[in-house]
Amino acid sequence: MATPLKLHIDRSSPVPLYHQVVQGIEAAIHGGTLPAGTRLDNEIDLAAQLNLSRPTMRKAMDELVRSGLLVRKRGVGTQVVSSQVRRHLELSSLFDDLTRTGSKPQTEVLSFSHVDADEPTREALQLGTGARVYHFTRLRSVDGKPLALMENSVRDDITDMDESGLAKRGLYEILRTAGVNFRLANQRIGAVTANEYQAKLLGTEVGAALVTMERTAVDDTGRAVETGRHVYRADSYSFEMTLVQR
Amino acid sequence: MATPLKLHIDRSSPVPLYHQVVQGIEAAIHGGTLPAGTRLDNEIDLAAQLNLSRPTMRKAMDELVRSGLLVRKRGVGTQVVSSQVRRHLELSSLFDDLTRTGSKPQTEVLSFSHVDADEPTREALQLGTGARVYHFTRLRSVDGKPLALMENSVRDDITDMDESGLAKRGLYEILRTAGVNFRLANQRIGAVTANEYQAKLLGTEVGAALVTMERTAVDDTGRAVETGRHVYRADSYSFEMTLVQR
DNA sequence: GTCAACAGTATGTAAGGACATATTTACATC
DNA sequence: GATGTAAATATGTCCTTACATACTGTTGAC
Repeated sequence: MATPLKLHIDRSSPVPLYHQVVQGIEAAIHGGTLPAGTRLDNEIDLAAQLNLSRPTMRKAMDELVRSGLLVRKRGVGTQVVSSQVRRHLELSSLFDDLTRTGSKPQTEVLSFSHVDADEPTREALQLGTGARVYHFTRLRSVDGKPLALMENSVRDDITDMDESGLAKRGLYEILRTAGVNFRLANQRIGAVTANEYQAKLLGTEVGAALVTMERTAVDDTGRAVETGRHVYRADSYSFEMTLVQR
Repeated sequence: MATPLKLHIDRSSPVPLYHQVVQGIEAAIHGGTLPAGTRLDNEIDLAAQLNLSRPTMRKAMDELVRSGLLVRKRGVGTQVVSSQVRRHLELSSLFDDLTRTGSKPQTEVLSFSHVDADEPTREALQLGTGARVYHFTRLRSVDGKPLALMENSVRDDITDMDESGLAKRGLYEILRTAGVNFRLANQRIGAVTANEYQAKLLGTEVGAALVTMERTAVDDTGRAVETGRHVYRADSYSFEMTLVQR
């Protein structure tokens, strides 16, 4: 059992009850009353504590789950994921796009190692000192044309990985097969100009525009599974998305 | 009244009923059975047609609204927005970010005109030949440092616009004040290298990396209100987002 | 001692009813 | 004829109830 979640619900307010709950829990998470990892009481108890029906409570939690603040697991319970998420958003999948559009992506593994995680990686994956990760770089091509240069680190307590598997299957496919259920990812998209190394591998010129993407993905248990930095040829790749206002 | 929406609901399927409805309507929209702009029957009738309860029907429509395929308006009805949206996603607001972080953005209006829309603009905003739009370019700076170069077109049947208003208030603020309720936007993020014009205005060098963003925004009535192309200095701007898996 | 069945727990799905509120349309009043 | 009000319509919110299903831990049989 966790804290009884002291929220004030004002039934005379024009603000819908479920939204009051959302705001209250959001505030509690951002304010530190509910630190990351906290287990909430079950829906029925929570509803009773606030004198709400379960559907109303559930609708509130639905929103919080969608916005990435909470994670639910059937038969288990609900947990606070992160207090970092600033805003509700979602986005399309990533390179799975390629296979969906019918193209046949090819992957060349440029390097592969099982090493002690360096400091930035440990921070991104929330690992302690001395933790080991798989670290590798890949070059992805479509129709023989190089498209993306990808550097990734994956925690090593999920599944064994090897070079040949990475060449045949996408990283996410491998991890999903290993039982990982991805729930959310933090991404940052920017731009750089190609250095000599990147230009050579991507078949373009030094100084050409590249799209960069850094990402850390979290699974349904709340642990950070994978972090990486990708660069794409700007002339053949861009991120397309549809944003929905709530 | 619209078409009675012939969907097959299999109550013995392990797929939840509401999700069967989502899939069915999604398919109908993508398949052209429900073209953009179609008015659906009201929730109660639809539920009755499929022998479902209203909450179940509503849950299905909730998802479709969230994914951007449908638009609901209280007291009015539900409408198909677009068949283009391929995937559920959302994202943070845009340059409002700046004011939220406490910075004081400044805007310089570089050009402003009320002109016949050119072909790409007409297509983006779904306007007929001869339609007129406001077209303008702005330079946004933070703490005196130029950050973004923005080119936009806005349909002219919403509100009168002028140069001085744009310098003082954000575009979205102006449009919202004019009664526009934004519902969704299509965005594409990429990269280019700065040309001479861009370099000069953004205070950087020719060949520097820039982040590009093209966007078309749609309001709750389903009409495309605004379209634009922005470029940002890559060394001081990137798009950060949290993706949530459903 | 190992493994399988079972009970407990928490979320997932679904139904049905009731009332609130925003929008539009039609009507009645001034 | 203009204006304000009321009815009709459709979505928004909320409650009660019921059963399904996934996961965990414990108990019991072999």
